Amino acid sequence: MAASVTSRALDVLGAFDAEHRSLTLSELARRAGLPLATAHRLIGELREWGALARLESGEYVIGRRLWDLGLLAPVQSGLRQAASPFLHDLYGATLATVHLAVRDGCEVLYVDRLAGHVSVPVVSEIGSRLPLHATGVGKVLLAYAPEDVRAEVFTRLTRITPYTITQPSRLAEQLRRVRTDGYATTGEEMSLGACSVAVPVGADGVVAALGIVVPDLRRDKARLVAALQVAARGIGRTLASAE
Amino acid sequence: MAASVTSRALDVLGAFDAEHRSLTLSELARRAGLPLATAHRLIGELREWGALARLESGEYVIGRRLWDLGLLAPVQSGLRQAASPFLHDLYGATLATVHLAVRDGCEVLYVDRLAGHVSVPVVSEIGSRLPLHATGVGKVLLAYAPEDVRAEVFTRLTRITPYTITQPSRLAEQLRRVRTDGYATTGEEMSLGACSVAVPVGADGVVAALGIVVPDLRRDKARLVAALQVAARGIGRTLASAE
DNA sequence: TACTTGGCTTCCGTTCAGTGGAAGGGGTGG
DNA sequence: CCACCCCTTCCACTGAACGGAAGCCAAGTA
Repeated sequence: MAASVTSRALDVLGAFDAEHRSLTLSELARRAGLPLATAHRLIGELREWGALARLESGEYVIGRRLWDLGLLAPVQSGLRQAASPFLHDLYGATLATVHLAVRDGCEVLYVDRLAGHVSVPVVSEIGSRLPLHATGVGKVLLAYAPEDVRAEVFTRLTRITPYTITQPSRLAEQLRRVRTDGYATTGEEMSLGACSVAVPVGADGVVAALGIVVPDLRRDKARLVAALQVAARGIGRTLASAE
Repeated sequence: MAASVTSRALDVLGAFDAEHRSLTLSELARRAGLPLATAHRLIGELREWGALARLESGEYVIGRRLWDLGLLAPVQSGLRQAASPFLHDLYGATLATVHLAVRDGCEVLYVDRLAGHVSVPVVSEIGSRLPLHATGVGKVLLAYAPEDVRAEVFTRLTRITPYTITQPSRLAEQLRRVRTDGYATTGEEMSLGACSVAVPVGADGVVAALGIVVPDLRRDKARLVAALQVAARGIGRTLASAE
């Protein structure tokens, strides 16, 4: 329980997440599990360095310096760089929200994202994590994931919308079809009004998934799948040649 | 001189920059100005939390968790969000590398960037800072910057390529033309083989600059400027309606 | 105007976590 | 085999971090 200064400072930073981008001193202290005075002092130091900033409202937010630092992280930077132009092509061809994601443990981690003008209700953002079983990219990644991951995911198929697949047998069947068909689809399983298609990406082995989100899939699924596969192949080729 | 633990830990993080994305223990210690043993222990804690990660090579890099955190920083997030679709449109129309930048003191800060397949030699990345006088977006931002910033910049017009403008009178003349014409251009002033066009962005007052980089400007400057202005107006309108 | 409430800031004596020199381990190359 | 460099671990000393308490300030209430 006795926490080191460093870990306490990090806990302060860890108090921020996608739902809590700005916090007051007392919220920060509470979320970090620190006495007010201690949090106050730590925040002061973090702020001085630029890790935190303070809004006019008095709330604290992540500072620009951490933004800078974060961009230096090699989080799939090779993949992102290789994929970038193809994501734009894909957006150009479909005008849909485009996602590039990898599997991080038992979750989908969105590493790049490209939103169009008219956006269907999409919950993902770059850096956000979502369950593997309820998203298009997630199903693709799950279909090619090691056995233990799949087993783990199957134990808790949490329901998100009325259409979320929570029955292990149904999901297993879908994953089988993903492997034979080469693409995965979802229909309002993550958020109502949003359907998705996704395909695997990789030179040898699946390293990522590429997906798009559209309001409706019935109309031109074939065209979308084709566009996705062209982009995925392009990314795969770029990745392979980069080595 | 006596540094707090927190500031030391932050100094370790601060040892990373665009030129040093991965560092060995001893490099880190040296750059952070810490004894090896101390750095070692701090790094251990940072690593445990996920702020740092270790490559197979033994070098340390910024960890995924800091990447997550950095994305939460409100660095022009309103602007980026509003601009995002228009950047894609612009890319679609021009197939050139697209930049969205703001002025940060006496430098250009690139807040978004979108690279195409064939990339001219472009040095900018998201998060990078470049001089105001040698880039297209920089000239736009400079043209609408307060007097004191302009004065400051004019005192050191460092030469980067043989074509960089280092003569204050010439730059002043160009900025005047930017204000009358509504766009700025550069020709290999930042890196050889790269020309750029940029226009101001903003509902009232210039809040950012939008630019593209192309290998050659002589051919269809007029078309590119038109495309830029359409996008810039779109962003401006989105920003205005968001308030 | 006086009182309460709630969040923020400062103070300071105690104490325990952080310190860093030194010694040990492991790989490379001469 | 030794020399060199880099990483890791140890541990006795000490000064930096701690946090309860008191003081502030602003907004709401009587």
